[in-house]
Amino acid sequence: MDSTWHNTIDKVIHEPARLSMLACLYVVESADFVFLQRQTGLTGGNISSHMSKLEDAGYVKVVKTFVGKRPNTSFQLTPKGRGSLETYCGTMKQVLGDLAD
Amino acid sequence: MDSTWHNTIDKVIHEPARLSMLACLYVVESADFVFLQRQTGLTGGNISSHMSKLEDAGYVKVVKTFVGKRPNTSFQLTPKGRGSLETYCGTMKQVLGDLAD
DNA sequence: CGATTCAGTTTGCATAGCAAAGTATATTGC
DNA sequence: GCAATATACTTTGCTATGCAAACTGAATCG
Repeated sequence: MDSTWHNTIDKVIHEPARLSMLACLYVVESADFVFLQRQTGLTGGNISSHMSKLEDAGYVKVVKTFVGKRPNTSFQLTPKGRGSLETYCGTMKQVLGDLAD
Repeated sequence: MDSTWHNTIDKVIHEPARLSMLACLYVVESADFVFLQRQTGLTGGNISSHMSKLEDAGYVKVVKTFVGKRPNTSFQLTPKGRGSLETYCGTMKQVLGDLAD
């Protein structure tokens, strides 16, 4: 493994709270605000601000609608987000693979 | 995998530059300042400040000596550091294991 | 000696994450 | 019908962080 791999890791993805949300989205394809909040145990504020970052990076698409009369925000991974997550994953697995559990 | 794993990850270790250095130390048992700098491609300033954190956390032991008339600083993982790194590793491998490469 | 190099450390700053407070609408209790 | 609570978020404020650049002190070179 290249010893300078650390320069290549994507900080947007590397943040645990975001990785947590991305891992959810990777599996379920679409999830809404409250679901993610319950699933990850993050506060609403954190979901909100982290999702803005993911949106700015082009990693998630945000869809705002109304369910009944209440607002509903749902998220899904973009192809770009999926690709970047897989790249990140590959790099980290290699790094960690060189170390025992 | 528990969906709130992100609360358990060790931020001291999670930082890529530090993980990079720790990965070196995990393998070689002892390395000096210049070796790590070359190996990781980090600047001297970064090695210095990151190592202070690792030292504060009790993860590395720092030994300052002189080689000839020049100062030489060498580092090695403490048992605590080794343990924490392994825990971190295990958690991350599980998280990443649930995602394809 | 004066300049440069080597081995680190310290400083300055821009960014980041997190909790708490705030906003806006909807619903419930009386 | 209206005050109080709840829901679904967003914004703010603060602290901490990583990084590059500047700095220190000693040693070697010309």
